Amino acid sequence: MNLLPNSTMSKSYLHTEIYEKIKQDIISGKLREQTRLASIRKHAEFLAVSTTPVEMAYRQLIAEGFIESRPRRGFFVVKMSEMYRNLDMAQVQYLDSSLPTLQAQKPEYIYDFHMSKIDFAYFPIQEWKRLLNQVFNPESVDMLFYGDPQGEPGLRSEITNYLYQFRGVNCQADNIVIGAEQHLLIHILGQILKDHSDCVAVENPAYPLVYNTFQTTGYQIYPMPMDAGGLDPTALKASHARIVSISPSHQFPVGTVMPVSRRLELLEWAKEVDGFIIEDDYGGEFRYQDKPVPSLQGLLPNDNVIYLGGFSQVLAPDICIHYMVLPDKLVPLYHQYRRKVMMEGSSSRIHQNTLELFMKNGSFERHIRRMRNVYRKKNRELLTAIQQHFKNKATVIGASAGLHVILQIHSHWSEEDLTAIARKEGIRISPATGFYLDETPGQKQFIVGFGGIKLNCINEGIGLLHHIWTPMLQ
Amino acid sequence: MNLLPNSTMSKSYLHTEIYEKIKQDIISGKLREQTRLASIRKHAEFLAVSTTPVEMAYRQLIAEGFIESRPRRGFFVVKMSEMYRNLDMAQVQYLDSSLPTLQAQKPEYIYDFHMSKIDFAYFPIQEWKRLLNQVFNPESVDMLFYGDPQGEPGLRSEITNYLYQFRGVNCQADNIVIGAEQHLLIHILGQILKDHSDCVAVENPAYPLVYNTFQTTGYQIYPMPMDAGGLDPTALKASHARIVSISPSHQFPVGTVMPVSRRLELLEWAKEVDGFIIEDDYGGEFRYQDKPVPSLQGLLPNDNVIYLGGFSQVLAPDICIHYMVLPDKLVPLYHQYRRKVMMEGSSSRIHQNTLELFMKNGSFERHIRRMRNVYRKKNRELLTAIQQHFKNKATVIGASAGLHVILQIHSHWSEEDLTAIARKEGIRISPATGFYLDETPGQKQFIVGFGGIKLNCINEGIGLLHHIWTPMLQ
DNA sequence: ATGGATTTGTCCGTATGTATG
DNA sequence: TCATACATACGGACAAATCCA
Repeated sequence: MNLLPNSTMSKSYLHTEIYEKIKQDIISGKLREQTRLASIRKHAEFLAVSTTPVEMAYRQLIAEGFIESRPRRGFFVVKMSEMYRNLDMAQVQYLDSSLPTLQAQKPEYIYDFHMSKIDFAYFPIQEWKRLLNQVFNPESVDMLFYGDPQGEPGLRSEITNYLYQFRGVNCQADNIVIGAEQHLLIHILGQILKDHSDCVAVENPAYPLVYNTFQTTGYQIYPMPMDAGGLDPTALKASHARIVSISPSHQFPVGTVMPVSRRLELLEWAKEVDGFIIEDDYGGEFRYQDKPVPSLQGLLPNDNVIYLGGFSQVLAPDICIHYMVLPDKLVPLYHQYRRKVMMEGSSSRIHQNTLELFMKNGSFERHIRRMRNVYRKKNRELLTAIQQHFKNKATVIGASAGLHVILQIHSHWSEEDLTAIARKEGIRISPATGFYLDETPGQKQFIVGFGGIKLNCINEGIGLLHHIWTPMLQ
Repeated sequence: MNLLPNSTMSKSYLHTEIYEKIKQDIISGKLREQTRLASIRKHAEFLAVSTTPVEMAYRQLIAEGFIESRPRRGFFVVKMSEMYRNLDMAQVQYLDSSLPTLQAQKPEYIYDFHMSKIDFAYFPIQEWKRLLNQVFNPESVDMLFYGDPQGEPGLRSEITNYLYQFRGVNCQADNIVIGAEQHLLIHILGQILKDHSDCVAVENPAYPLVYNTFQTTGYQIYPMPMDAGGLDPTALKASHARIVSISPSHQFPVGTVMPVSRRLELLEWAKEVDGFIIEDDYGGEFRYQDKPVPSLQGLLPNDNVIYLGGFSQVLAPDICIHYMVLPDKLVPLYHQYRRKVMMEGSSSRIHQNTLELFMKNGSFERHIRRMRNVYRKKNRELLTAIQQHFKNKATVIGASAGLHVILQIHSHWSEEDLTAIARKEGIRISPATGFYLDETPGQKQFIVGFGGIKLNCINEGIGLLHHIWTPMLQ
């Protein structure tokens, strides 16, 4: 990189270049943790530019959690352990769907701990619009026509890179299928796996999308018991199922992170029975404590994993872009089915191409890092608040990743009643037992999301919740 | 050269003059390399003109490699050594930007009679972008979140009005379900009709989307014979099916328009057997000869018709908005299924809301009327051309509506061969017999679309087609 | 130890290229 | 063509933190 003033740099911005350089130095280890960066003035003088771009670069690095500012003392590279501290975003998109429209029903919660809410305050809307305008102009009207039903090749290629770098997934662009809705993708999956098996083993509890879609497609569903490591392989082997659906990076709703040993065991199983593991990795980007666990898909050279991902949590639901990564042997089956039912693309090419640019120019990566920090703070605030108010009258489960935790209490009151009482005071939380396929746990469990609520409302909300629940706690 | 504002320069453009002046100064050495030019505003003020011509002049100089832009810092004269290299670069860049996006350019076909192509020359892209910007701004970030899974209420309401006014469909906004893909909607339909019947009667030939989707969902498919009025009700009654799928306004691919008497007969049948008619009305907007026939759905007060429509043909495929109109008694079943599989909205709210405004302010109606005229001209041109060239050696079927006709000829050659021969000469048409479910008709049939091809290419293309086919015609 | 000088993060006003309408 | 909005870049002001005689 050349930052001398008389160098030719007609394309990129100064602050972006400075940011990139420092980021690389941190990642590569050239800048060790706790190292103090050159001061803004010094750095600016060295580069012979003004202080502003340097300052902007530093701020971006702070937002993404690479460095921290100690006022009047300097900027310091943060500890690696902190850098990866992020809850992985839970894949929960559970909308309160018992109501006809989410829109119309606005009971206006004051403290909204809804689990699928995310924080749009930091969405780079200007950048997005800029790219959108770049993509969509009078010269590109042809983009209004049908595109590749599998998804725009350029975007699939970007997703490939991203998955490799961030989730350790190994695939080619041809393995990726893009769709506007998770249900649609699972439905396709159900169709192309029909000849392989007629039953699916699932985690219990679990998010109903996958198992209900398979069930309505004609599959039998086998609920599997779970332990601290996630789904129990022994039970799986005994079931004689050949397809299993899991969410190893942050199990819904419990938040279990499946250890690597168990992942390997499952991969071994899949190979033995020639089965398939459906790895639902929605939100695997967000972890708060340690480094993200590599995905099953990329753990071993393997042809038995179907990886599911999407941009709802990590960017915005409205762009309607989800994807699945099919092993090579399933790709022809997909095309066969796609042709048979005359499938068109379901995700708008305008959004797809905008997202491609967004990923290509680094904005996406920056956004993820920034959001990871934002959510980490909220996560910490929530845990502190629960500890402070509930003390030993509550247990928290699954707090190391995702955008929600499980709050577990003892009470004779039903989860529904407790939820209703909270709602009356303007607090939104959700009961968790609805996600169990059969028997429910002894304690009362609630899903407390922290993605959408403002940081400074968290403590207040939890305090109020504890206050109104006090008579009902044991 | 005089650049004073009062000077008379009737011929040349301002920006050209400014450009020439600076270019001369650079070439003559008056402006040394690395010199910073006056900023756009300063220069404009000095010349007492607006900033735009100065900006254009600077851009031209950049394109030709005389100067470079350092963002937010100024424009600088490039080094002479680089100037010649840049000249080449500029050339390349110019070529690049003159290409109308990478995607579309497939110069394979000179005369593209593809059936699903539509004419984007008249798409009101500026108006659309205006509305898009109105809809999508920093204040509306919340629109990036999940919306109503059934579709935005505002848009559903607009569609209701439109359907009533243009297609004679009677419904409420609550009856409309919006989805990103036809296959998805039919799939949902298949799921919620499961308890009603396990077989579907379909037209033969037909577009495979509906029947193959039903078939993979587990339904049996009954192909029904057709006559000049469309699907034969006698055969339908004999089949004991209770669900039938038809496209009465412009049957695919034959183009039959079902007369009102037959429609009434079918409605009668549906009532008797408590069955359902799936009315696929794609392309019903475009009729060229007489008034549009009212849809079955609105013909009689009836609770047995499911209406299918979308905006792919009439506006643009890429907005990914299709819809179905469910009778009241099916609406609860839809919600039940939607909740069970945790369905989210699949069409982008940004597009939905933009479309809503587009319909609300009358642009949509104007666009339809305009396109109807455009396609009518092309339709007439195509018929004239076929008559002129093929004379009595070809028959045309289904020419009164839609965006394609069936060209029917006698030949010993296969449809595939004839299609291939046409392709070699740069003509794209499609064989029609692939759409028959069993036996094929005696004559060779081809689908000739006229939506995408330029008006003045039609006669030429048909002439060429006739010319190359002459030896094979009987 | 101390007070002044220096360094530093932070904030702000202005200028500029770019995009939009 | 003009006017406007916006993010960036420049350079300076200020107070807190640090350093040094």
